Amino acid sequence: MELNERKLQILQAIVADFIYSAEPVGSRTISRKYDMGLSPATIRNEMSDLEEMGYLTHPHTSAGRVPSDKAYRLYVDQMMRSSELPDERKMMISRSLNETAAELDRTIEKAARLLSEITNLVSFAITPSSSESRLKYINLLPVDERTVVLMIVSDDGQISNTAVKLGCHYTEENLRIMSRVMTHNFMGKTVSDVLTMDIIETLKNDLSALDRLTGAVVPSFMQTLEKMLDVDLYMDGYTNILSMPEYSDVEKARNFLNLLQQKDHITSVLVNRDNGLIITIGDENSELKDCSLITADYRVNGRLVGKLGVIGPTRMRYSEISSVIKYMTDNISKTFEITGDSTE
Amino acid sequence: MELNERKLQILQAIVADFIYSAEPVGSRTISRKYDMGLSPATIRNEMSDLEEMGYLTHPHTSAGRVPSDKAYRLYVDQMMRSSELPDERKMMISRSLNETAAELDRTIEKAARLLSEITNLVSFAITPSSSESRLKYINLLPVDERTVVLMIVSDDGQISNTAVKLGCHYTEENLRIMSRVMTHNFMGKTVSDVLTMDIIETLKNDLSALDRLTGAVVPSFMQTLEKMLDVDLYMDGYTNILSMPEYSDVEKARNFLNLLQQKDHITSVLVNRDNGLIITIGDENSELKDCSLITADYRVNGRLVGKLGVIGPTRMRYSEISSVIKYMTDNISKTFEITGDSTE
DNA sequence: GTTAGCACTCTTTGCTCTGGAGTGCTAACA
DNA sequence: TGTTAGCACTCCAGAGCAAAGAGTGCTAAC
Repeated sequence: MELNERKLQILQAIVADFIYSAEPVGSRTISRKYDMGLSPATIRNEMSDLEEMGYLTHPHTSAGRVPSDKAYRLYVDQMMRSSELPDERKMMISRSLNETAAELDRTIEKAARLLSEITNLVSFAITPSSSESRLKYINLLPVDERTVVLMIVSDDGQISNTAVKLGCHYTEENLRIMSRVMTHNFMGKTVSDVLTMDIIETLKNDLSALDRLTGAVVPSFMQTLEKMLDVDLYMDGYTNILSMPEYSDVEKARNFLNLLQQKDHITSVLVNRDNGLIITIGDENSELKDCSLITADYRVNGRLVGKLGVIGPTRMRYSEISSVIKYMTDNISKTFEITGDSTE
Repeated sequence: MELNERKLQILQAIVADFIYSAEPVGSRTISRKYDMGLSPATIRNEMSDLEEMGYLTHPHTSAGRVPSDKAYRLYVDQMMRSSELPDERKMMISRSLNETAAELDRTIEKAARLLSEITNLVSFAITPSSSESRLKYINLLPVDERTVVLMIVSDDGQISNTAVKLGCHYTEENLRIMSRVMTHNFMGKTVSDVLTMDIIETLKNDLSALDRLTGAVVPSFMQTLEKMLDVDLYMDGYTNILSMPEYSDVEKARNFLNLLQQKDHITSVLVNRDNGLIITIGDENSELKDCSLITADYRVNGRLVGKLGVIGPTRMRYSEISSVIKYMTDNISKTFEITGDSTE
């Protein structure tokens, strides 16, 4: 059977209607609301065909039709026209995001919040992993008798620090030497490179006199580097799902929320998605079968890539939401593209 | 009317039963389950008295009785016997908390998670404000041409850093001078003290040659100090509320969740609570009238005070939950009481 | 190829009825 | 005088049922 122009039109109308109403769409509704000069009976025939082709389903005999995942896929790929955001919304977004533009983490957090407020969906954002960041300084600073602070500054302006509790005493001179040696050895190398090196071995020659200090600091050093490999996950808008007809059943809502709580899982899903504006629908998500995800990436220093997106029922305003996400990620990329450029 | 021994016994039975069942308790239930040699009729009479005295309420004529806030208060103050945690639970808690004992933030986060898992309630924890911490070092470190890192180390081992984007260039020598001058001027002073000083004025003499750098750094310095005054709030176990009969209505659940999302509000409620193990019930909470809160404080460096607690319906296992919270806060206090003591 | 008409299906809503749980009162009992 | 058995009464929850409404699928006519 062929998917002719008229079938497409009808399918589009059904999808559009269902996205807003969340109710199965009947032939009469389409005939009335979307004036295409066809009687309900004709539309019924077409709907029947569309169902046979797998684009529509039927909750029960006397209910209207509901779009299938396949229908949404078609809608997203061929029928959806990208919607331009109204200027006031653009301005609102830019303003909100630029308020905190100095720090990536806070901007990302803000973006997630804003996104869930605008879309009424659950939003999430991940920060880029710093695996490709290059180390710039390593600094050990005294705190008290037995505690020092290990500070790592990387070339993209990220700073990580950890308190290190030593089992021994130290002198400030020793800290200075060790800072210098470590900086000298690791400067310019990426985080992942350093982690594959035999760090103790590398430092051995220069620091033979400082065995105990080295032994105490290196594990913390490695831990901190490992932490830099991790990505942070922000999520927002959990409560929105309680307003969706799809989750009016508390049991379902709880299951979904519990799934979303598994941050490690969500993170890995996000990290493994392709870059660009990506829309995955229903079954296309290995888990989360009843959901759609829209994500887009943003760039930091033209290199590191984080992601921003939403998750919600397959019944989703794909076009509008894509535009919002795209606008936000572009905005963030612009702000953080080149370090030090966006002086206030 | 007098609240005699028998009335107390009956009330205790009703409270205990309702805490577990969440169903209004009838006279027959009490007579059967809590063998006190009284017929349902007698118990009915006593219940009627208790209702008149304000300890019980009556959803409708033919329903059982439900304890009032006043009853819970009495229960907590006089009838509840403090429950000792089983050893395995104690061990589990200690082990979990000590895994990450190096850093306060992560321990607190872990504690909140653990608490919500154990109690099936919404848990929260706030970190202490650093207002009384004394500054130890102030350090400016170069990142790139126009960016430096401002790092503040305080005597309790906390480290705060901020990236500062300068409008001008700098030399490393200038950074060193400025670090030294700032450290010299502010070392040993508390965060709140420094914030009340006229910082520019204080630095003017020593840094007259570095006007532009000072102008760029001081605002960031103040911002960072202000951030140190803030307390962090962790919450966990949101989804638990969807399992409570009190919130089986999605509408109610949503309202409650929305309330909990207002982190500023929750934070201020927590900060303003007294120290020690505090239980507030229903009406005693200005907002959150249908809820009870249990909180306890923990100490860091014998001085700074953070809090850990739960929020849930007034129907709550007060005794057991208090014990868990108490045990956790004691554990945290012990770990962080004296800096540098808990060497691994 | 399109459409009007109609029988049929299924859900939703409102209504009534019934059983069960529980109270409150009264009168009898110890 | 306190306790208890008995009973009428209340209210809710659930079952069953009818009617209304929305929608389909089929057929026959246009």
